[in-house]
Amino acid sequence: MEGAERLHALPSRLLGLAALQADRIVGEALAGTGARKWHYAVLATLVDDGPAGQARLAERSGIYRSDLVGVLAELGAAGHVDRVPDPTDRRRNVVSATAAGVRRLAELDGLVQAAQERLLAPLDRAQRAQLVNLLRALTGASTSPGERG
Amino acid sequence: MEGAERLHALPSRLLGLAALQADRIVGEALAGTGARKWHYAVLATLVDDGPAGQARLAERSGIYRSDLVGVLAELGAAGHVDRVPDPTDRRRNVVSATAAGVRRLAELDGLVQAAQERLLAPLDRAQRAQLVNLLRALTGASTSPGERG
DNA sequence: GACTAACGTTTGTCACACTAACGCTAGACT
DNA sequence: AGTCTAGCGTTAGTGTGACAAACGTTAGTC
Repeated sequence: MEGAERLHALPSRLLGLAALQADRIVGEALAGTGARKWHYAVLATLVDDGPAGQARLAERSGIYRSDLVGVLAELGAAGHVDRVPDPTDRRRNVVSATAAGVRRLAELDGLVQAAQERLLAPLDRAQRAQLVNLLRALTGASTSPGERG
Repeated sequence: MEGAERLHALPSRLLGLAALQADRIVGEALAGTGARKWHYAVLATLVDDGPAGQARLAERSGIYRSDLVGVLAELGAAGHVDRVPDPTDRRRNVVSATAAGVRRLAELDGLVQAAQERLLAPLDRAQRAQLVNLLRALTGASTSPGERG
């Protein structure tokens, strides 16, 4: 076989390929909506975990605070989130999903779930569960909530 | 649990996290050498598969032809590869690893292998084999040599 | 009042992914 | 021999994400 046998033996390389493929598939699924993966991730975090200050939201969703600013600007402009100063601590803005944001999330979630199906099409059900378990063990994602993505 | 349960359930997200972690670990392992992952990948491809034109090398290693130009410039400047025009087809340069390049690859390979150990530390031997098999099935990496990474 | 730290924002750099276009070269076809 | 299509390598970009440092404002502690 060519194409550098040793590269195909590297778990880091295989993970990179798989993640790139995943990004492509999810990116294509979202492309028609104007949303990108961090829009989805931030909105999902707000809807699942409730309103939070930006630092907390960044921590929970895994985005850098500096990158969150732009994502919130776009979600806010679209009416999907609200930001209001915390009356008890004026350093902080409290971010929450709007009703329109919750509906938007439902839409994006459908697309993202369909993308997971396409991504995982080569695997059967048992293999899919195995993959998820191994990735969780590898990243500690089930034991360290708020891990960055 | 917080940190968006639904994000932790997404295979694409888990793959992204795992790949990011892999990139970090490999990047750190290579950082002291001045090499980056594409330097390693291109050099490994040349040493494993032999000399090739740039288009072929790009295909085998998975890098875009336009990005290969810069990587070869750096590898060439360091004396790790040679590029000569193909006497039989003047459209093409033939790229090969130099003796210094082969030594360099051995050095980088040691670091990259050690990085795989650190990456996979949370998994036992059987789980590591399982992960590799699942990733190969997912990406078709064992059946489509030259897949991009 | 001084000090340390949190919050959000700004400003950046870097690496990677990816595409289009161009000039030169090669091969096929008429 | 001329025309056409395509390959090769390069240039010139854009976009996204990852990541860090610094700053002004605010808060709590001493």
